[in-house]
Amino acid sequence: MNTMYKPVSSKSNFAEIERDVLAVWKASNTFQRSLDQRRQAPEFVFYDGPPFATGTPHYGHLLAGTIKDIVPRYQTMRGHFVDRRFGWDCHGLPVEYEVEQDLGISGKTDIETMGVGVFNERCRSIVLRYTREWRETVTRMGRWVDFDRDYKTMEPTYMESIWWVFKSLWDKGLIYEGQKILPYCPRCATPLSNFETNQGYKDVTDPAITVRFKLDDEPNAYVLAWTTTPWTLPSNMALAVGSEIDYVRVEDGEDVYYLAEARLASYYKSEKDYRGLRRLKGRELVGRTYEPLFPYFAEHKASGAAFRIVAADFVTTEDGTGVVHMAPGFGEDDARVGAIEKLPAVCPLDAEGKFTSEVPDYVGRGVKDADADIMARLKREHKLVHRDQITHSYPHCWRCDTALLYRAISTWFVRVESLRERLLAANSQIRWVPEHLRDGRFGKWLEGARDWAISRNRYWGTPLPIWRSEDGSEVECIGSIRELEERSGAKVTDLHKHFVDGLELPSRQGKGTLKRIPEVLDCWFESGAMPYAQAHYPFENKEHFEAHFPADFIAEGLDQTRGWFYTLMVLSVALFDRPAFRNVVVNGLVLAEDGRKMSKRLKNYPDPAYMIETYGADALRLYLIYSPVVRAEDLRFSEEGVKHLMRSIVIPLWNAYSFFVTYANVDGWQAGSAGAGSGGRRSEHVLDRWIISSLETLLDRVVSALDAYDLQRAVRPFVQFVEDLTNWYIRRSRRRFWKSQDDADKQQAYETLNYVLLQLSKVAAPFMPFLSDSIYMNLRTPDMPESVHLCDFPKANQAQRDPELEAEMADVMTAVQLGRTLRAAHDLKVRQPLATMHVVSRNAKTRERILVLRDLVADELNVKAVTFGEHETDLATLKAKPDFKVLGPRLGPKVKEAAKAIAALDSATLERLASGQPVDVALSGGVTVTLVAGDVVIERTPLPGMVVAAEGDLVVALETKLDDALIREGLVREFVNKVQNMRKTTGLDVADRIRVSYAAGEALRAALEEHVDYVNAEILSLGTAACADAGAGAEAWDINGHPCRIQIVKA
RNA sequence: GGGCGUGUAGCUCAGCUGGUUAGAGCGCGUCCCUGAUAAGGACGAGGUCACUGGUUCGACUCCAGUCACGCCCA
Repeated sequence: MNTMYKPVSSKSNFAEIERDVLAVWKASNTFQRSLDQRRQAPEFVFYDGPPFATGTPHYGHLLAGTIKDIVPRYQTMRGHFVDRRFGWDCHGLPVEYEVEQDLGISGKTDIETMGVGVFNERCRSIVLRYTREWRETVTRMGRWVDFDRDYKTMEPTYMESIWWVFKSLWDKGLIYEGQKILPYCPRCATPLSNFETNQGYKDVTDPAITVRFKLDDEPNAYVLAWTTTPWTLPSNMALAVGSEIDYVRVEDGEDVYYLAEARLASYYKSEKDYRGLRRLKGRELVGRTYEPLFPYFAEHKASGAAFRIVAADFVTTEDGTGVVHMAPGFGEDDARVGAIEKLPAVCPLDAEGKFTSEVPDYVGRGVKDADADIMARLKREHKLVHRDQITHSYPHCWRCDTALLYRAISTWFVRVESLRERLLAANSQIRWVPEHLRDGRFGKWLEGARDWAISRNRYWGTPLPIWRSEDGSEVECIGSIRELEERSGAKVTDLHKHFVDGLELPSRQGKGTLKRIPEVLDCWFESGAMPYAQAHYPFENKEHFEAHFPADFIAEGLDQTRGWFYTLMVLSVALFDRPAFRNVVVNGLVLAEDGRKMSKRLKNYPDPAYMIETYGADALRLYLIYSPVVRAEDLRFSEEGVKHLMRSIVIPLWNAYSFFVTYANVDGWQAGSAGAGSGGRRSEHVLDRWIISSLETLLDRVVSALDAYDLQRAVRPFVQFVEDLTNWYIRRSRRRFWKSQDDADKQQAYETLNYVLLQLSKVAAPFMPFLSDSIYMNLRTPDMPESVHLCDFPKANQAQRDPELEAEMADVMTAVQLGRTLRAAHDLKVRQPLATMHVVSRNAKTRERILVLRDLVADELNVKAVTFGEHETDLATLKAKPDFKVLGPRLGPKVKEAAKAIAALDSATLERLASGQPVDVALSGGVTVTLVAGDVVIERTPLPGMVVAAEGDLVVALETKLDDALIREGLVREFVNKVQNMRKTTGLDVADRIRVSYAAGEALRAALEEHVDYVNAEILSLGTAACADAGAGAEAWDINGHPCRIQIVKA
């Protein structure tokens, strides 16, 4: 035997096989070659969303990585060039925070003291420290992505493109500076994005106080208002009421109070505690003025701009007094109503949340810190009427845990609101998977899109390229390094803050020099600019980019709806009025098995490395993909689930492959250079034609699912196919591989299985890149590509599809299953041959289908003959019910009555009906319905006392009477079975020849001697002889009640 | 509080444009098989399709509302 297949164990260690494949890929540079051979092909554009490499990858990354691998592999095999550059998100607060921790410093003052340059360089030095781990894990998962040509958001070319994006938006008038109420971390001295804010909600206890505002126009009369932020009271500018809300005026001793009627009971335990109750609507209070609580902003009192009652729609009576204290510098609702009412928006705080000199009594003190003194003072001045505490959910800085403030912040914005219509139009061109995201979550988000705050008062990020004069009247936006060099006269090598802040531009209007504003960009702006920045567009790659934008495909998690998906869209629409991607697969969250989030602290999930090394990356990939998580639903990750997947796909597939290799090596079978693997030679064998037809059907299904980006649906048909292949095709064909004659039938069996396995390895290649390649590399002939990943994706060969044959086989399987049921029910083991099986169906088509494969049925069920008949009433009674889909529309409300009448029809009538004669059924009211065969569904119930089973339109009966010949054959089969057991337990190879001696009684011996040739052939024996004593090594068996001692020896 | 999604057997999930006995796999029980063995087969138990109402001859499916969970937003 010359070139054999590399032997394959059915007990392989998959992780080890995968590592071997990985080594081959590395040595052969397979990824690069898969790209190179498509270099001239049409491009399929993929964008990789950049992860923050501040930690190591978790299952969410593995999942997204798998999706990002499957689609590009598939498209490559379909004949596209798919460039895949890995990206790293380098900037932003998480990095800064880590550096602060490392250096033991905290806050802006510390950073500026040590120097922004030192700080930023430190950030630069740590940001890529986990890239090695990432690369290892991503590679081990089988993802092919280019790490050598990766992009990093901190590279000068990347940052320069960001400047170009910014300047383009600037030139389009889409950038403006404004005030916005934003969550703000006083420690970090920066506003936070909404996504950041939501990461840090915690329950905290805050003061909840009620204060009284003295009305100007009524003696001793006060309006009561409630707040949980006493420190905002010095900035109070108005009180808000609901126009239609009912308020009351009550007398309490000398004083008069106004509050919402619905809140009265919260302030007065008993009606006796107040007098003179009078009701009024909120609108009646609007316009009245009051005395400020504090003396600080007296000018606004003088002008009449502030300190008055206004109407606002957000006022409720759920808590407080039904009157809202308004500080337009600190609350979003306050600011919105304040803008309408033209209230002054004072915000007497510095960058670190300390009072400025506008509030001289508390200047320099942190606001939370001042709460107590403010309350004490209000109490002293008899302005505090009630003091309480409230426990509520309040946002904290997700990094440093400081309670956030809401305050007006000078911020740079992108005018997203003006882009809304165009965003929606662009969105409608995108295929979202799952579909509902397009008009649902994402579409709704776009409809409500607000202007995007893009500036951060931080250090490690791309600086906003804005320079302006001291008086703010002259502003210039810079869009490239060259432009900056020309205007500043300096050589520019890096765009980070500590390089560009020192550069000054001469004024064009004679206003001295222009200096850069201090802010840096939100890092979401950077990742949203990725399509342009990774290509250093438009400074390089201009033509290529413009010909290949937008991306054909991206994939990220559901959490990116407001993140990357959104920022990509905003920028691409602003720049080019197009979406940035055409197809997007959105994955859901990977949760721990207990349904909670995966938590390192709780250790409620298995370590990814352990999973990969125990079950293999391919199994893990399939498990993740073949789940609802690829449709943006949650997945509860479970080790059991991965095992299950091993059992349903990986192991049976591997066993089929191992089976093939084992026997091909035994027979010295090799694929011929021509035809083999191409399916070119058409086998006559029905099983071969059937499995090949099934394979082509599988191809069709996988292609249609993958073309729709439906990964879960793409995996589903594999399960059925692998089941058919192992449990039917191979099991039914085993004999063809074993048999000793080397005839055409055996050749066809090998060729078919070889072809099926090769094709299957190609279809499976995108999903399970390791094992498929391991199979492929062993089976391929020298004229085929070296790796399965260098192959074309197989196209379904329609000529080899035979739907009729597939239907035939399905009927046969049903007949066999019925036969098995009967044997089990009557305690007739399959090794006992039976004389006859009767297959009865009035459906001629069904009969014909099974007739074609009668030998197969006979063999599978071990019966000597299969007969066919059409008179089902011999074996079963018939019952019918309406086919509601047919009769429902025709009969309408009468269908119920008809159902009863149809159920009452007897077997004879139904048989008449089924044979084509119409049957009349009388309903109430003299109505008669004429039924034809298609109007009803007939169900069969086996007649009692018979060995009969029925399913669908098929009835099967077995003759259970045994004659002597059958009994003798049964003995022989039983004997063979015992010897096979012995071969196996003795550890003989499948091809080893043996000699057998046995000691048995007369009946058994006669049977064996009658069938000795059959026996020898089955057990690969060179001689099977009876003897008086089978010897010391003999094993005792019970052969259907006949004692027997058997000894086998290797020949 | 708003938006989106999810809720089907003990578990993981299918269920097309509404058609009357709601499926699969795992798990469980009984039995069989043992050269596919980290298997395989037969049979069985297990479901008020989250709940309530509506539309319809007919609702897991369509509509309205409620509840629970998740994500996002406030």
